[in-house]
Amino acid sequence: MITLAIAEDHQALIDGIMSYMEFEEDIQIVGHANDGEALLELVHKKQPLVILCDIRMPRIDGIAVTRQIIKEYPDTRIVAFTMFDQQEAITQMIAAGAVGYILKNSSLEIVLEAVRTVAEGNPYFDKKIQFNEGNKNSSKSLLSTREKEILGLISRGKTSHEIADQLFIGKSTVDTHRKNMIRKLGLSGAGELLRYALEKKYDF
Amino acid sequence: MITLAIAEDHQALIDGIMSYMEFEEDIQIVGHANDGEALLELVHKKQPLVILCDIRMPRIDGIAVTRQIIKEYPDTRIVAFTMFDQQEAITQMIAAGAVGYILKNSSLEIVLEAVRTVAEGNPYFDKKIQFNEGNKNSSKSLLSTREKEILGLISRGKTSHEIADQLFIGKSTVDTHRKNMIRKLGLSGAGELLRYALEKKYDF
DNA sequence: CGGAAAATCCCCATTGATGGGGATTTTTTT
DNA sequence: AAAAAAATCCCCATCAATGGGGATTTTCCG
Repeated sequence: MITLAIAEDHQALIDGIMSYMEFEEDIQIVGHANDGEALLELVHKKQPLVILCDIRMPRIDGIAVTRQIIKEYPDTRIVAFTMFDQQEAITQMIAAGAVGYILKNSSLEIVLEAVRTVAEGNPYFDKKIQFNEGNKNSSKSLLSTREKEILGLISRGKTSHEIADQLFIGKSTVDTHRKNMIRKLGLSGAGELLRYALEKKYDF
Repeated sequence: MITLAIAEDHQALIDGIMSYMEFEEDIQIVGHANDGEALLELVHKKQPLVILCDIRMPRIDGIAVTRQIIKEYPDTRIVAFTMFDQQEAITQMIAAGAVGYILKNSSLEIVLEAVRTVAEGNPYFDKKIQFNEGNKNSSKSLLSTREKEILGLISRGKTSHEIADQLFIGKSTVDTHRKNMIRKLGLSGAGELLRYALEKKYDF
């Protein structure tokens, strides 16, 4: 029997996973938490074997909470679970002791597969992120310096016009950078780009 | 001499505060941190009297880190420092042990005043937030249930059109709610509203 | 030096969101 | 029951951003 805990700040997603796993005989969901602090408490009480853990959470984030959990219960299998393919975040989660990594847009079938794989003692990494560590250009960031600078300003809620003024460049240039980033990152729309900017604030 | 630490994930803001306080004879900045974990380390090393602490930070957020610091060093004066007037967050920071609260759009003069006030042992609360706890409608949220629901969907990156479809209402209704929220919260633009939604994910 | 990558700028049609109005219906509170 | 608040919808002009082109100039690396 695999004991599983889910830590994720979107309750809707927790509900979905729970109802999906309800009929899996080998998996028992021992609890869920909406933030890192609650997860710590839960782990103290139930000591689950596997934890599905969002990286970005209130109170204590996935990386910090993974470090703490692994320190206390080294045999816990923590699977990082996040929206974006964040190379930095992956590295840090692995360093903290995670043994699996999946993206939130994966099917629940993948999630289930990941849970079973790590429960057996094997690592599990989402196929979609292999290209980022498997091939040659592993260490270089997708975004250029200028793009990161602009993304930083976007994450502070600034519009293209304001960014242009601040950097003494044209609005059209900012728009071009925006478009290039959206294309490079495979996102769609200003909302996702802003989310990405805020969520990815792991690397600087 | 007031020993001060700054915890804030925007380095630019730290730099600004540091250069502003450089010439204040009674204040010594003993360090700064970009996330909650780094702040904990810093506090262990330097034991500052006053801490300016952002609520939303990577690793460990302001509320959780305040709890931990106050547990270890009960005499530390922690001033919460955030972008928005979040009633829930204020309450939780106070509960965690903070003795001051200021908004990031305050002048650095206010910041200085707050640091000196809490250093003397008095609480300091930004005047701009007084109305929220001083008058009659103290406990009720600014936003209605429907507005919060829509804000939740906005924070998941959805557009007005998508939200309208999902809630079986007209796009114009969603737009109206959006506008009302922006007006009520004193924000400007979709970017700030999305930031607010993500940052404010403290109350649910 | 020479080519690749980065950064700069422009046009255009379309979609999304803002801000200013206004209006009706339902629900809640007094 | 009357007043207040919440939720619904509409019009319109304007601004912001997307996605599709294209183009030039710097800057960096081999």
